[in-house]
Amino acid sequence: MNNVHFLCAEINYMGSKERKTREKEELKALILKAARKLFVEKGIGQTTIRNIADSIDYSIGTVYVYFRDKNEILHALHTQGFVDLGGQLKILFSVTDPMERLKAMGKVYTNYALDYPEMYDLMFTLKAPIEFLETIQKDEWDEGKASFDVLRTTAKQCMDAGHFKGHKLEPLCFLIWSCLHGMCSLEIGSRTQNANIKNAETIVADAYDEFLKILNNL
Amino acid sequence: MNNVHFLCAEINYMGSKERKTREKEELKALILKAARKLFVEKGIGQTTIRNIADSIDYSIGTVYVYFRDKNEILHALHTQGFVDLGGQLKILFSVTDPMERLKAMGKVYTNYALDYPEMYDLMFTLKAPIEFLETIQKDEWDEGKASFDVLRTTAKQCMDAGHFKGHKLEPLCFLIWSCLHGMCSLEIGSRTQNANIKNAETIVADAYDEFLKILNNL
DNA sequence: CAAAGAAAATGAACATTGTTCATTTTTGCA
DNA sequence: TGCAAAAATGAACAATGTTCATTTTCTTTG
Repeated sequence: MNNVHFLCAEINYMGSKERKTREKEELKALILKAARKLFVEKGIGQTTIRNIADSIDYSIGTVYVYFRDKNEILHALHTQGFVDLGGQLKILFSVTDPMERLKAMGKVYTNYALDYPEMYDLMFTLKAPIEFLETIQKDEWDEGKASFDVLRTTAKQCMDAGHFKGHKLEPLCFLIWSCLHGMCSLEIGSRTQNANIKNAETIVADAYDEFLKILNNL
Repeated sequence: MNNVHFLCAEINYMGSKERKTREKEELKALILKAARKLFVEKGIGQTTIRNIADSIDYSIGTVYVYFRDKNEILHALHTQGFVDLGGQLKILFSVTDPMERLKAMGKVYTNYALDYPEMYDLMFTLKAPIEFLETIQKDEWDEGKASFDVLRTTAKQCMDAGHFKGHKLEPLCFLIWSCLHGMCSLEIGSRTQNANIKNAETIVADAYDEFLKILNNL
């Protein structure tokens, strides 16, 4: 192999290499899209790798070429969920009054949870995506961070505006998050339906009203 | 068969029948005890029917003689969990001041959750025990009811004592439950560890303090 | 354009787990 | 002791995640 051939080869190789990379990412995205669709439609527990492969006319093996295991798929969608929800929350920075923004954030959060319960479970309940983080030696969770930052920043502005007197920022943020998460989680997990709660159909909305009343006095 | 024989047979039969019934219930309880031990030790998802059978030196088949499927085992332990936690909560009626009792109940609740995370998941997060309820056409959840009643009764007494002005009992109870559940659920699901929360190690305790401050002003 | 080498895709096969059920073992009673 | 009912058994099946040797497709080169 002389220099000229070597260079040509290099150039061609690089060009197709980039196209290949793009094609690989497209297929990876296709798998994720199919997985997400099935998860939302029939539930994560009811969706198999075979289902996913079938739905895009690829073989089981191909899925494993692009993802090391099911947990990696779950983790990728976990990330997607945070990008989605985080994006919706960030838009609310257009609301200048931090208290109003905080209330709007709560509404967006609970709406997302109740509209996409499987995605919500994946993001905040299931162990799988967290276990995946552990297998790749990563103990951070960038997208979760970003969403919590949005809450923290807003709560901080509320404090600067004179609210939340006598409270500590970080624990109060976690408490607010816990309130919202708790309502959504119990609702999604069907714990409101059978616990003899009156007006179970509207309990989340009703409790959110109580939440707002309390917030208004903090 | 004459009358005398018939009577003797009846008497003997009834005696051994009762003993049999008792023995069956003992084995059922033994299976549950073994299952619970394994669940607590290595997690529900990591425990198989074979594990359970092995640990009490019975065969797989025997487990299925006593329980129709894994969900029935999960449901039985779900019930046990509520009996346990409900019992701990009921003891607190010895605290006469309802506000103090309410705070103590929250402490007992979160302690239970963090001490027995697998049991807590079973009681408040996992779908399996709820799915079992559906398969047997039962949409009630007696033990959950009882525990919520304890909360409702206490909150009602708080109201009668002049607290929670302007709030509605039922939604407020659910909100309080959601706060506690949210904190426990996020902690158990490792959502506090990787979300860039400051002092993640103490965040539940710290947030519980904020919760108490808010409660004191309601 | 054809051949060779690289990359991608495949699906048969395996391990695990929940579950079933025909068979075996044990038990209670005459 | 022998028989019938009850209890226990574990082999076998189905579903699912996963692996990997093989096949197919693509890219490069002469």
